[in-house]
Amino acid sequence: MFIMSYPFSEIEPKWQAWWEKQGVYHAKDPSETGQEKFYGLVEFPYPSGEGLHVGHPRPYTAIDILTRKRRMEGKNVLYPMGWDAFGLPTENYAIKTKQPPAKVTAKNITNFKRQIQMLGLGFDWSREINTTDPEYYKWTQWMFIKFFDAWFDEKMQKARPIAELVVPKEIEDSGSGAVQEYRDAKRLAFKQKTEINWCPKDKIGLANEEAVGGICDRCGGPVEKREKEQWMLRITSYAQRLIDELDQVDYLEKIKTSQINWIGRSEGALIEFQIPNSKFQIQIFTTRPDTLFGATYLVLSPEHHLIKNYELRITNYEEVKKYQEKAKNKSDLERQENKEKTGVQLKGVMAINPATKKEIPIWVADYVLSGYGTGAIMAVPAHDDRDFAFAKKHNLKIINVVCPPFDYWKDEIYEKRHELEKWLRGRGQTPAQESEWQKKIDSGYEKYKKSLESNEIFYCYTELGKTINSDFLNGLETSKATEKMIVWLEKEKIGEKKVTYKLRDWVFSRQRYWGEPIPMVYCEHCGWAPLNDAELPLLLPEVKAYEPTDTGESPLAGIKSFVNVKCPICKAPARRETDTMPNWAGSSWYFLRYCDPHNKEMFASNFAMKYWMPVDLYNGGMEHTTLHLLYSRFWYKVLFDLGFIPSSCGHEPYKVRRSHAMILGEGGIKMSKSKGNVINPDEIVEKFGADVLRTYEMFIGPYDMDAPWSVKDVLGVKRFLDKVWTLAQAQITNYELRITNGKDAKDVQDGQDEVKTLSLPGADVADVQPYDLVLHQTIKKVSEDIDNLRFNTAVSQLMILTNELQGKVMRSLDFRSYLKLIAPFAPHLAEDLWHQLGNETSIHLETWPQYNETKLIQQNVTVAVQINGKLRGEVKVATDAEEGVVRQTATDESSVKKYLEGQKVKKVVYVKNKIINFIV
RNA sequence: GCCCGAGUGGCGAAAUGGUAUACGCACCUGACUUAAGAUCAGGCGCCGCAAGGCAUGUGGGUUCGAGUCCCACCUCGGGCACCA
Repeated sequence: MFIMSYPFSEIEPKWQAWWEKQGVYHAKDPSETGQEKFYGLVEFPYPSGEGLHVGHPRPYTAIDILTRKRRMEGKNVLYPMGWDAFGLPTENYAIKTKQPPAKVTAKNITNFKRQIQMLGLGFDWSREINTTDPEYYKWTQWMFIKFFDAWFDEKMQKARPIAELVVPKEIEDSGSGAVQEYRDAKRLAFKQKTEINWCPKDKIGLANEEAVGGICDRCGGPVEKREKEQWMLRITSYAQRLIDELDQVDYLEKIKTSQINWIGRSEGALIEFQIPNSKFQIQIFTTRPDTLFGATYLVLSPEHHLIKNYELRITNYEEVKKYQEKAKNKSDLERQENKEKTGVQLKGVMAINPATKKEIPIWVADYVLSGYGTGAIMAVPAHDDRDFAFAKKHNLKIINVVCPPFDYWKDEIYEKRHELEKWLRGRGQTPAQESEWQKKIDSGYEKYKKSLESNEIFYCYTELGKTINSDFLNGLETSKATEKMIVWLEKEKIGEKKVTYKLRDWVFSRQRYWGEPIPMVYCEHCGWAPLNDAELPLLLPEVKAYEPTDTGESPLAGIKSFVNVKCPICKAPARRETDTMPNWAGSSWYFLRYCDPHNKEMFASNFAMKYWMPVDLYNGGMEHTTLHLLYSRFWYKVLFDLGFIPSSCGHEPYKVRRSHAMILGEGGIKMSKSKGNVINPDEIVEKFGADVLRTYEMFIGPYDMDAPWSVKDVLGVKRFLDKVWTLAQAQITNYELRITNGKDAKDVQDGQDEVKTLSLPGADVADVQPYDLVLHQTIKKVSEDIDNLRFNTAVSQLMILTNELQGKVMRSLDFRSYLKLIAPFAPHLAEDLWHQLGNETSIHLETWPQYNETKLIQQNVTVAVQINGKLRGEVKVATDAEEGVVRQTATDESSVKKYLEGQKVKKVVYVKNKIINFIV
């Protein structure tokens, strides 16, 4: 058969325009429909000057396919798109080309929109949003104020309005200044002088999440530390809920894991070390309180506040101070590259180990981080690699001991002896004989008991033959020992249970122009005051120069008319905040705005949110797992707690989260401008059409795995769609023949089985072969595969069906089903063929085909015949044939016979319709 | 170091514990064509003339039967990393 090339360049623009005119993809207003909803969401792009990358269409098409199917299944689908348009690249480009960022953004959006629209995606453009639109960022600012006006109630584990914060009497008595201070210290948005990650190249403060590894997320350059007053959002208050409430959602397991790891909860204890002749004590945090007996020194971070208190007692204070200076100037990057354990002892001050009651030295070292725990640790060199390295280097005492004051270890060690043996063997050490284990443990235990009496430190594991350090002990289940130790600590009033998190508060101000202005004013009398609602949006003023300043101030600081305002509370002259928000702000709630994008009264109505939220499926990149995804969950929870989101929407914004993978360059290397291997979607669409690009990107490989681009494979997909088109033309011709032959058109459309199958022009009726099995298999497989985001195998199944249909004539109902199956993948092609059939409404609003279970049953099946598990032949038997029948047929099969001759069959394993295995 | 992934033809990749290599690409042979391309028919894991044997990173194990489950290990990719 001659395969024709289908006219994609004609039909694609045609149907795109028609869809838009018909509003085919517009979500229906909840008040106008009783349909169930489906809210599918892809991360809205940052409209860069580079234009669309071939990576973009992969998730867009994938979720497009899924939402198209949902629509055809009768759901009211919301699949929106918008622009996350504040951001640094645009600002930098604007600086370079001396154009206003707003203008650059508008231009970029136009280009992005054109590119996205040419892909034939079923986005509801009537709900398009743009984070830089004042009508949008008005609400971002409004929400910030709500954060400012809220605090986190630890007991209720939720945010509440600041007005409901009960101020303790003694504070109230100390005057309004104290009350204000008390409140400010509790707000969810608060100003704090912090050491921030400062990128000297971009001249901007970065959130921890943006400065991972001491490298600027934007420019890849090194990050410095700077002191700066910054707006912060108290995301740490939500640490526990951000972990716990993951139970309520279906995210890819790796997404959950990395969020949990990022939040970094660890359970342990706070332990107090007394300092002789001092009113202070040093508090440390440890996850291994059971190793307290082995703590032979303390280490403080260089920033630790207590150091100053001992200025007079520390005999080498100058040296300590110098060390502190040096540590401060070290960037995170330097710290990481050089993990040498430097440090200085605080001479003249000692601490008491509360378990052993022995005096131990105190050191300062930068391997202890000020931001985690209490910024001080007890060092147990026998148990911790870092402490061990430090002790070795500085000649500190290493006590090889694990010795909680409980009988616990005896049984524990015996239980773990096999693991211990393996561990020892792995290190080339000979473990004890089985018979010796009990003896050794017993004698160790005796020694341990004696040591308690004599108050000597007990070398517990040494008894087991060899030295064992942290490697093994960390592998032991220590939670029980830890638990018991904490009970003991609390009883002895030495310490208490404590949970800490790695998660830091969110640094929320940027010293940049192209972001949402922070709607706050500083007044001498009132402190930080938010704007009144009526003053929102606070517009970003036009500026002459967008360049950031070296002083670390935003360009806005130079505009007097912007800065000098009246206090919103007391009307006294005041100064406006000149920092702007990070571009994570607008994306933290955009999914809410899509529900009701034109609302002037509220960011979205309760009615709309009740219907649409939560998002049923949210797809986005893995790189946003600990940034956008975490931020927006937090943001949503705050709005929820404060009652701005209906409680029926639930605690989590996204029911399901899935991730796509990257498209790599030809040969498997990452696409990049410098390597010159970037594929431009414009070119592909021009050459092959959007349907080919879409289908190819779905066929390229498993959706969640990186896949290399291949020009040759694109051609293969093009051939496939040409084949579909050619096949369809023949079917349509045949369909018309049927009608002109006097068949009732309605009969034909209903696809009644009695409608006689006609031959293709020129073909013999006898050529017509049944295709029901493959068709229904395909309906089943494609349906399931789309639901499970297994698009590659769905496409391959469509290819199998198309191959099967070559030269065959379909009943018209079946042909319609065939087109519907293809419609989500190649929407233009399917729509055109659909209309060629005489339909006047869109195929994308038709109902999704159902498979018929009975059509999946075959009359005969092939059963594999094995002798001793080796394949020796196959036989055709009736479906569900009895074992005896199959056995006889198999035994008679010539290829099998020779293996069974003269053999006694000991056993037969028969799996219906699959396999029969003779054991001889 | 820790946490994820992934190792199957020449390549992208398929396989509820049941005939490994579906589908696509590349390649080979033939047809049509002056020719090329497109298209069509057929072939295509490796060794072997064949019978047959060997193949899913390596080594063990469970099972009538393992790419799939268990144990140990190797390689590659990604993420995190002095978090006490």
